[in-house]
Amino acid sequence: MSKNQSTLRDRILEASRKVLFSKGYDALSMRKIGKEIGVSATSIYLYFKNKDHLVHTIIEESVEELSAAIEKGAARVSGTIARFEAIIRSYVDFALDQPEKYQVIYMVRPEAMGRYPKDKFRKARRGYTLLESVIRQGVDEGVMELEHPMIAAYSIWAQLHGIIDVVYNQRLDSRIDRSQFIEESIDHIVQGFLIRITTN
Amino acid sequence: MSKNQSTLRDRILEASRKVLFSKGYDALSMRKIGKEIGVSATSIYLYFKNKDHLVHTIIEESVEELSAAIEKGAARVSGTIARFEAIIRSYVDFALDQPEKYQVIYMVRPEAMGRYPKDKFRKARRGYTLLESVIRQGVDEGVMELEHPMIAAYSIWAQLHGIIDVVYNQRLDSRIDRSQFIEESIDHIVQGFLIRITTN
DNA sequence: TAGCGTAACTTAACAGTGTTAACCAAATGT
DNA sequence: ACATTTGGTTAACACTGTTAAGTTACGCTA
Repeated sequence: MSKNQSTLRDRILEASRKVLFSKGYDALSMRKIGKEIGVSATSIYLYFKNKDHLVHTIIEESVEELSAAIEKGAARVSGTIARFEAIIRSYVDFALDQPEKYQVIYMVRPEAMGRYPKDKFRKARRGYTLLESVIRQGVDEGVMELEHPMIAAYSIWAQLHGIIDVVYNQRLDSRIDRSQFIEESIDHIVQGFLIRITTN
Repeated sequence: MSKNQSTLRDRILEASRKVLFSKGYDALSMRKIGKEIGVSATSIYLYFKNKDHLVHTIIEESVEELSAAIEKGAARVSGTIARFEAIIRSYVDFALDQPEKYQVIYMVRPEAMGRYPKDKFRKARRGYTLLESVIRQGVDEGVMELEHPMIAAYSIWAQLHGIIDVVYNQRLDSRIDRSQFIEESIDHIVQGFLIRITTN
């Protein structure tokens, strides 16, 4: 009856992703996962320390994919500003194109997040540091004026996250067109970081 | 044995706030609330349809307080830009000064949020509309250039929320000073919405 | 004053949750 | 042929939200 040759650990992850992506965190139960793949709930504990660990593993996957998408997007263009914009675009596109994967990253509440091993954050930081270096370059070239590129990078991140979060958590006014909201928001964020010289 | 003259409904809310503010959403259990105030868990259902309803009630309280704080902050100054900044400041100050109250607003996950009655959102909108009207004024006066003040208002909101969220959910790099991050982020957001004319 | 109605609360139970301890069978190593 | 490890199992504990049914006490009316 075993589904195939793939290891049980993989089958657990696959089933968990499926539930997590479609029904959300609250619907993820050890017993349900077990039933889904034809195994007892407690078997999961042979491969994952607990539910937290299981979820963190999937978060990590998504963070990895997001980082990769950003790196790929940044590499496709040249020039500081173009790169700056490409990173932001890649972040947003990932969030929009693969809502499930994006959302698991921010799915877990702070309580459970406190238990998230800190070294795992390093991987997530790949995107930040890339953005940071581009900003640093922009400052050198004189197209941006910033004292702390690292803070700026995190700030952009946070602002983008806020935009996406509001959209996905259905806190947006019904009169507002979703994609228009996103486009204009990106515009504001980007413009806030570029030196605008109005010649008149 | 009754604690005092206050109605049971109020005592339930009081106990719920206490748990919600200190231990978070996951720690809020009907049985625990009951025990806390010396009453059976099922009595809560006499005053609240279910746990969602109970939590929504507390969210509403906090939203109301946030709105009030913003209105108060905006009324204290005059001049469009000063008002614009005051609103933003009030939002952030509320979030920082009363973390618990702020956090319950964004505590509930989208699933439970979908069940949140839409007309309750109206109250939350008071802050938005105030900000929107200030922006509209700024456009008229020529200190801002924006096509859609309503979208701009929601965008600012979302960006601020992102900043606060990142701080509270401990997703910030440990090398970054918290209040410096917040100050610089506010600065970026505000500047992104003001027309900057560099005269040189 | 007796009886009815209802308001305010309780207990018992259902169906689910994460997690641990103890157990078992089959494969592997010597 | 025997011991050990691997990969699973079942049973149980202590929780969770929620519902149905039962109980007690008070206020109104006849």
